[in-house]
Amino acid sequence: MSRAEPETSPQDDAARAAWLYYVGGMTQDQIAGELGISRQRAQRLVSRAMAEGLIHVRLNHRIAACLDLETALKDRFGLMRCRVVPSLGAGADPVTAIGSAAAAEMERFLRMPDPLVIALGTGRALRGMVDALTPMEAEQHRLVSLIGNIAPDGSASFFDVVMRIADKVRAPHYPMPVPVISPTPEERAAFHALAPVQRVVELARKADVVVVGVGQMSDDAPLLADGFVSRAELDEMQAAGAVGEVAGWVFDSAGNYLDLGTNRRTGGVRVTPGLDRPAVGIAAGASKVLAIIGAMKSRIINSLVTDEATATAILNRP
Amino acid sequence: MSRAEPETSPQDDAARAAWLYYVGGMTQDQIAGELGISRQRAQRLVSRAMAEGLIHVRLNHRIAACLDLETALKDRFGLMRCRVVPSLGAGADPVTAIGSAAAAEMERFLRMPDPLVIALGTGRALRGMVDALTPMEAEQHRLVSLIGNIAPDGSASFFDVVMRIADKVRAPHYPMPVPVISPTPEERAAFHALAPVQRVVELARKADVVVVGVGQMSDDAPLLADGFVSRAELDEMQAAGAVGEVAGWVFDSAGNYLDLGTNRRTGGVRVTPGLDRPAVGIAAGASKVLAIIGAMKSRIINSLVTDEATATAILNRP
DNA sequence: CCATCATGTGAGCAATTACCCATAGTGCGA
DNA sequence: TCGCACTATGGGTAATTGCTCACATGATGG
Repeated sequence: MSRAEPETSPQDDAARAAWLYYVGGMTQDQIAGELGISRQRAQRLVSRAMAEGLIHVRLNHRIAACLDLETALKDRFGLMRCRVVPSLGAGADPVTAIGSAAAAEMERFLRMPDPLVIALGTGRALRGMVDALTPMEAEQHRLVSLIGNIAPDGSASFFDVVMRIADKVRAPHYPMPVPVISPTPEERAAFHALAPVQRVVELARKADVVVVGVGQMSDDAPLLADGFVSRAELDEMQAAGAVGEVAGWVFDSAGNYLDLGTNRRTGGVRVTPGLDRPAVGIAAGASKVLAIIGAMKSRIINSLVTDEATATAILNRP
Repeated sequence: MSRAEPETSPQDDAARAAWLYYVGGMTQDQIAGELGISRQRAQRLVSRAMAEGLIHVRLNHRIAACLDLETALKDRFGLMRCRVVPSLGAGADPVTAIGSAAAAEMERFLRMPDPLVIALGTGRALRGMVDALTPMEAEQHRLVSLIGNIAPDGSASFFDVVMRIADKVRAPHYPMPVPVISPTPEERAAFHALAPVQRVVELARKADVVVVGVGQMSDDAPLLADGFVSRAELDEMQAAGAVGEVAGWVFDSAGNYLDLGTNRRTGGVRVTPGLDRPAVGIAAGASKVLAIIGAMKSRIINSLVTDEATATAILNRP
């Protein structure tokens, strides 16, 4: 290149191209001309900006059908808040659909000027939320994990939801330094006897806001897929009526926590049913319907973000 | 149609199609299949959603070059805040580029929980801001116009910026019930002697936040184009050193208000230089450079939203 | 009752975009 | 220094999209 422009990072270029494309409404050809690059390069920059999440798209319209479902769900389960987004059709992953709505809900809390303690679960739904979250300054809040960050295989896949959010919003965060599920109740107790653990547990207990996914306990249970429960344990809990879990704590169709199986060894903090503070469930998908109903019945969660198909299925249950 | 679905409004359909397209990443063909409509109709729905502003696109990346310009402007003029967005290239209207950034700045204030009085000017830049504004509930704030809403030809084009914002955010608003520019100083005084006018004026004076456009006084002056000053008056003020105006009040290159021409007959409230509260100027374009510099010098505005080209031009002035 | 206008619809086509592939650079280790 | 692997680039091409036109449908008004 003959141009001796000040060096720009490739992400800068991507952002600039995306700006011209989305805000300026220019064609990729025009962008190429403007930036003095080839048409193909312009295309790559735009698509890269999209892939890296530099571009956020938000829909400013409440579709009537979804509003109706929200009202119906609020009435039926006495929810504090409810958000229903359109489904993305049969083939698509229902979790991606609710990501941006969940992010908007989360941002509501993050924008509050008074310091909050926000307790977070894990799961793919929360991951989707993080991806859609707009980076912002929210140093006044504290983010605490409800779930242990010591996985059986040493992976950190669970713990990093809190870390990723904290990273995006520059808030202090408190991982829960215990195994997700201990091999024995005694080991769990030993961890919880430690002062640092107790401090995090106490923080989680007094959280002003709780945001969690809801896992199903059918054969496609996330707990099973992620290796936190064995097939035998799942069978045992299913037989005892387990339909779902929140933050790893298993409950039955009425939303009552069970006193068996992994529930005796789960690290972290269970969400107290009937909190007077917001307890937001982020969940969608046909297999989660019973789990979501259970969690709402006993008010483990008192707010819900879901999609249209799931909302309809929930309301169609007697 | 054989389907007997519950009736949906056309905007609902547009929103749904746009959701599938932008959030779901589906092709318009797939959307057509999903919704049981023709491909063309799907295309129309998506483009309609875009045209009606149902879709908001925002860029989550601060381009380094723009950040540098912001820092430089802040340092040079002692600004409280400064936002520089990439320009959209030579041909494009610089005002559209800054709309979304201005909206983001405005939303910062609107999201504050404590009630604010927000005083607003007019102009194309503010119109662009309104278009990019996300509808929200901000009933706690009061919006007051700095500028009279009685145009010489009876048009309401000036007054409706405040109304449009108020409409979007459901905030009470206070138009300034005086002529934009009265024929004589006496008529102006007569209006300002009225109690209802005094109440609005007082509200505007004590505003916690001021958001205004900045007009140039060169031959393409908005005041001239909109018929608020005559060619002769413009010449007179240019001769006296006028370079710009804020809310209709004309100032010279040092940002000092002039005591002649229309300034003796302008209705509404002039922005006091050197406010300790935010006074945000929204302006971009080569012809506005001197006006913006003047306004910043005397601190008629202490915050700025502009584009890259304008920022560069401002800094290149000695 | 019919003309007229507005609104919406589908078809076809040109413009635009996404993707694939061959090739040229670039850094790294031998 | 020479491969070697890897990434980035531009050309080509198929898919996708935006636009215009002709027509249907229905409301409005003489």
